[in-house]
Amino acid sequence: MLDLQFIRENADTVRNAIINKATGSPTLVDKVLELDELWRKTTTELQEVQTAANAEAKKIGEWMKLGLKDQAQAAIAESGRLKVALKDLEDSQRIAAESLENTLLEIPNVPHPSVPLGKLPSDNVVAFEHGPFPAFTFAPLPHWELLERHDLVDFDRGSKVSGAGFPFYKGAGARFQRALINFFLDQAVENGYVEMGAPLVVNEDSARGTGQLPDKEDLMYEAVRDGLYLIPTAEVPVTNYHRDEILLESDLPIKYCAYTPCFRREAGSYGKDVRGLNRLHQFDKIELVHFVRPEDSYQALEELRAHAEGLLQKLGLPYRRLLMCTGDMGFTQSKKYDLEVWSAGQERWLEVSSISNFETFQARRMKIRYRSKTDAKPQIIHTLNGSGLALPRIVAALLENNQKSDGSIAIPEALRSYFGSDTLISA
RNA sequence: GGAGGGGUGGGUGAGUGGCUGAAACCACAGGUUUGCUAAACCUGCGUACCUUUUAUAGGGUACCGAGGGUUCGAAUCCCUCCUCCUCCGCCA
Repeated sequence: MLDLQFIRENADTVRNAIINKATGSPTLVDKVLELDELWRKTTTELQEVQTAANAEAKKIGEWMKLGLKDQAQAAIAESGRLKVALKDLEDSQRIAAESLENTLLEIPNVPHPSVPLGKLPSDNVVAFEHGPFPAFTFAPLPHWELLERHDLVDFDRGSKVSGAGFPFYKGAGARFQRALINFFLDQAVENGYVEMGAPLVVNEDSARGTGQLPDKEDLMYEAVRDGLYLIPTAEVPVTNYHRDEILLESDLPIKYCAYTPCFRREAGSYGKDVRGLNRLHQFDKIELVHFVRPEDSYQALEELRAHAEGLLQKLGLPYRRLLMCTGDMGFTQSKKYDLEVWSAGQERWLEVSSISNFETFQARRMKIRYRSKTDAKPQIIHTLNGSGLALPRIVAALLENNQKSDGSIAIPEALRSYFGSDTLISA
């Protein structure tokens, strides 16, 4: 959510943001300005009547005490009239406030000036590529064939038990996941993150806080009876951890890491994109979250990116970094990088991390502020997050890139102590 | 799931219908004093919003877990919900 005053003073900037992000109509800005004016007018009127009513009530109290019954009775009658007016004004004000709020929620974050303009994925800028790319003397297999050969993941029984996109990891496959989780968490802690174990379901306020609601409810599984949502990422519970809080400047930056399963409905996908581990309804991810002072957030974005890239480098995975264009970056972000690993068996890039600065967009919804020495009032903080990393596609890339002609799969140096072996073989 | 008791400002904690946006203490910030540290004393210190011929300023409104109600007037009374604690039940 953007600051109302910012929209008042920078209406064109916001209109451009809507156009560039291709998320709605720029007339939303005019709607906000109109509703804002209405709301302020109504608020002022309401407060004037409240002032009168308060004064009246106070007089009544004093007269009663002095025994001036007649005067008190007259004032009570006057109070009754004010009360009726008050009721109407309260209703108008509430309606105006709700419309304003709902319209504000439809306005996307403003992209940072360094974000390239564009509408399509092809407009994203490949900012960096990191090898080495694996060389093969044979045709490398896609990971789903390797998984089947070594009996590491059971998709069919997952489908039977839960549905497509809910695989069982089995034997060495399950252990491999666990090794990755521990490796990622340990790296994050080494980089100064505090490890969190987070709830896997959140309430509606939390889903709204990070921007899943409104509009993206179709992405989340919902426990309707209890009004809870299964988390699509640990970002949701971990960022909401500080919702409605005023933090101390001396506590910043705050950095958390959390491993959680993630649940995504992702309706409407099919074909090669969802083959094997490429896209699942449930997957494991380690998420990194920062709470920082506004002046530090772009430095924090680069730090976060470096932490995620460091993991890929330690795993020896070839990857590239994309700077997402305005049209492909999402509603809530002001700047976003994607990291994609090269998948030799499929000969394609797979997104394994998304690293974003939200500036105040999430924090304003969540009312996360901090008290600084220089400002009299609490300031809205900046939030950022990034995957470090999402597991399934990492598993896919590791299997495909490290497969040998004899069908075995080499485990990267960095993972060996976690996995307990240098080769991944049949369970 | 059953019974009972709580939720007040950064913290502890007073406050059972008007004198309470809220005592007191702690913490924090500024100042005075003392040779440093410490202590003592003084002052300040919630948030959001509206508004004022734009202000490190004034005026106003709302907020004492959330929402509704009673009343001229609610932190205070009533209802619903959330949450915490104690006991019982169930349970990994």
